[in-house]
Amino acid sequence: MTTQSQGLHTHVLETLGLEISSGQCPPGSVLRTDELARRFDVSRTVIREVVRVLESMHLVESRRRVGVTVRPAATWNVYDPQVIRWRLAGADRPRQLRSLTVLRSAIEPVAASLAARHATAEQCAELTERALGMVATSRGQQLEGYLEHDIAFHRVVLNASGNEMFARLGDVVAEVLAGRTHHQVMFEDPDPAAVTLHVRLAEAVREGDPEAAERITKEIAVGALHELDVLAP
Amino acid sequence: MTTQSQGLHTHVLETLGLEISSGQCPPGSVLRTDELARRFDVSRTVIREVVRVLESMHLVESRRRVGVTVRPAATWNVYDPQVIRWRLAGADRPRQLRSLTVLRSAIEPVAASLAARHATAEQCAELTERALGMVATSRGQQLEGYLEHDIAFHRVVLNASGNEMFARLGDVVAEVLAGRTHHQVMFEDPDPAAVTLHVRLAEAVREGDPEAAERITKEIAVGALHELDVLAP
DNA sequence: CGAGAATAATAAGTACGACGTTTACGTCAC
DNA sequence: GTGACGTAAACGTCGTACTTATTATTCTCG
Repeated sequence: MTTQSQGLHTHVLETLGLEISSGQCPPGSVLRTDELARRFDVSRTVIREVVRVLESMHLVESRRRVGVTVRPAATWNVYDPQVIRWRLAGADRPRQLRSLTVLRSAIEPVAASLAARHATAEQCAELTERALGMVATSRGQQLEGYLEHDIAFHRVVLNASGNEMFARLGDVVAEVLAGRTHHQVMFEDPDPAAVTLHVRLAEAVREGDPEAAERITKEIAVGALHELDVLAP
Repeated sequence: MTTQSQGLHTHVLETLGLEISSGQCPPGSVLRTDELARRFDVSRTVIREVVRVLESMHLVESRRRVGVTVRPAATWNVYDPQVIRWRLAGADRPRQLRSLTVLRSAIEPVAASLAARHATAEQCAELTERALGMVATSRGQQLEGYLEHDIAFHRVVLNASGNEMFARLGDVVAEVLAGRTHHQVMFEDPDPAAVTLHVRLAEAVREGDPEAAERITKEIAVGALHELDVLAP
């Protein structure tokens, strides 16, 4: 159902990554390469490549004579979009969603402020377009369309900041927004206040007002955090 | 000299990663696995494992019948500490250092504010200890000692924030600080004002004053940014 | 002469078996 | 009890053979 015909490697990686980051294999537990090879019915070659990738994400550690041991969660590369996706699909999605939203609340106001200074005319245009798209899809259960515009909107802001580290957080934000829409039961339409704030943010960026952009983005973040508090304990 | 007896895999990965992220292999250029195997005089197995890791960092893309192509820098996982290290060792270290410092200036004030709320007594104690350590090593060319305390200080703040995403930025901050000390010519002792601010930040956290902690951390960040402007064009 | 289909060539993907190397762990002597 | 020592278990590396997807070429037919 997930990723099948795309290669054995991908399939094994996805399965193992999910199992580990969901806590199914607790830290300290050991996996043996040829056990895994038997379990997935693939050669040890494939398993070794997967283990090397998991090792590069600091999810596991491979030592001679002992095996592949799962590392404690505190060492994981939680900025790796793949790890984020695995964790959002796992058990403690709420906690994860909260961490990521707090991260957003720190980054995006600064990014918006920078965007108000550096955004190109093209970026301003897309921003406005996306904000209007959000308005258009904010009523009548068009959640998927709304999500698409929302993701694109925040991606443009991050890109327009001109800071590469911010720009690369676009994927993270996309995962968060998608996770919120898909996993959290969203029976209702988006908060109208949030929609308005996005429109105003597009304006602030277009008019080159960093302070306003920062302030409005903070409000958006507060709204997102509040939404989490309401919907999740 | 670098990483040698730690395994062929590590050596090849380090070399290739550095070459790619330093722009030596421009985006779009293709590498062939058995060419690489000949070049490094290792088996194709080792090369394949390395390629899989580089692929997971989005540095390269491997396609059948075409080879391993280097991806554009915009897709790289720039939050991977290994990638950060490679890029800081490469040509555009100044640009990279600036991006990372801006990132810090967004994250750390919020983290400090949270730390002032959540820090344990133990964390407060270590914070104070590290601040005193910075004072003690701030004069007389004890740059290495100062660096150690500085890294530990910021790591404690990030950990004490209670947010896992912030906590995991400790490695990034460590790389930035180490890069600043080692690569940038630091003939002089650290800025006394910065040292004082660290002491005051430790106090603010201990006294549970989020606003002060946030404000002081912002000042530290401004100082770091200013330092970059002075030392690098 | 051109468009599309059959075919060949290429490089990665996978498998398997062998051997090397490190290292935890048990054994034995003292 | 403590130390040296040997052993076996696991990963690390290698070479080779085979499979598969994809591109490039060639061939055929209109």
